[in-house]
Amino acid sequence: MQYSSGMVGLRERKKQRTRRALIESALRLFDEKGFEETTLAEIAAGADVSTRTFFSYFASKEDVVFYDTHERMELVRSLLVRADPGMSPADLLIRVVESSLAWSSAQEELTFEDAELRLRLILTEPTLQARALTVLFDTQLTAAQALHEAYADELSLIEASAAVGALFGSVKLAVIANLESNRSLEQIWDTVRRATDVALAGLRSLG
Amino acid sequence: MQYSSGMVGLRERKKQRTRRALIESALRLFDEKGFEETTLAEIAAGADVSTRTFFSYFASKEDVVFYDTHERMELVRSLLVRADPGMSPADLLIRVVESSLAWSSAQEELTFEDAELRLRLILTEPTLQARALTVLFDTQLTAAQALHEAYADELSLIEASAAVGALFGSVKLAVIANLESNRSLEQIWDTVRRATDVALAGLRSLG
DNA sequence: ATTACAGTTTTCACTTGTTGCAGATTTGCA
DNA sequence: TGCAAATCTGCAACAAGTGAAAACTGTAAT
Repeated sequence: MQYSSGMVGLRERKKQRTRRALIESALRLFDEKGFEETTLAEIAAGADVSTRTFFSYFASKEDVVFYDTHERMELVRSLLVRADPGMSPADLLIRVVESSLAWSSAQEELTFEDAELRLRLILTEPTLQARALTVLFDTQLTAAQALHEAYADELSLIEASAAVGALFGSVKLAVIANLESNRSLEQIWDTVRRATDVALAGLRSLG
Repeated sequence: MQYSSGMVGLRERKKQRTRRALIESALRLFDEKGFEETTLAEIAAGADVSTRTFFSYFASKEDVVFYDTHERMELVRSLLVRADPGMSPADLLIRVVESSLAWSSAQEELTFEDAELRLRLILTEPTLQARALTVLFDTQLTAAQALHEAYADELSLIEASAAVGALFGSVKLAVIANLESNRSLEQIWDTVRRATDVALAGLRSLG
């Protein structure tokens, strides 16, 4: 019958292994030869499955790079939805950014979990960049909605969107600027924290 | 030889006519049957050219929807680059938004220039939405850079990005929210103006 | 163990976007 | 009119993605 949460049959383990193999194969190839230059046949071959099988794990070639998007977004949403009512909106958003960074650092499931490389890939390949912007956009909408609901008395939806927009806008730029000047992830996170402070100055003044 | 600006030979006129025909054919079909469901062969047929020729006018199927992107971006850049030094950053950004709206309303070149329909198409079709976000992102980068340069003494690049992010973030949301509730373009523009005010409150308080 | 069933993978065929190339066609101009 | 450059077309080829049927493999019940 159905397993409720800890499906640990051979079947399930095999599926996870294949998924991982596909991700690692894809990322390794993208890194070596670039996204456009890598073919689905090659990715599949590297994971020892048929080309067709790739599509029962990922809906498209880009999707494989964003394998953890869903969890990331859930994290953001959950932090915003059950916000401590005592905390100011600005402080809450800061906590969201920090939790998000902490979560990234904590992910080590994959051999290939080199966050910096993935980031560089996304910033480099137009197709991946477009996909990242879509993900970010959805996150932004979710966050603005949640923030507005958490502080319905103080923040209109438009105001919440402005705050979130400021935050994401400055963080995006901080990441890009830093990556271009070849800094380590740690240095980048520092800049992101400063960008956050600046971005939220406006929100604080609304109080 | 080279014509400097007013190329009005038969050749050039014919090219413009074909370009227009392609845009109209594409938008009409996208509207009728959806973006994915429309084939390049159909678009080309509707404009009386071969499928191959489509690609000497547009680099991809999506591109045809964003035929005026370049001019739009030039408008934004030019407004920011030669800013009146007496104007505050917030007022300058407001002017940018208003000029942009005015420009949109003034475009009537195409039979099919139904701005609302194009907007709805972009918001509806994932592929087009992704493309739009890319365009918007580039504009945001350009604007932040230009704003920072125009007010180098007062605004760091991060601060400029935050301001632009707030502006774009709230405007995006205003557009979406309004379009979903089926309002006219005029009503949407009103909301955008209010969103602009809210978004820039933070920037004003920085002064 | 055997077997029937459901979930997975593979194979195959097909559509569509996109590109390179070579051979027409058309246009601008002397 | 006639040549050179710009355009357009048809064709072949490749990669992403999809649908459907056949082959394979855990799972669980007898």
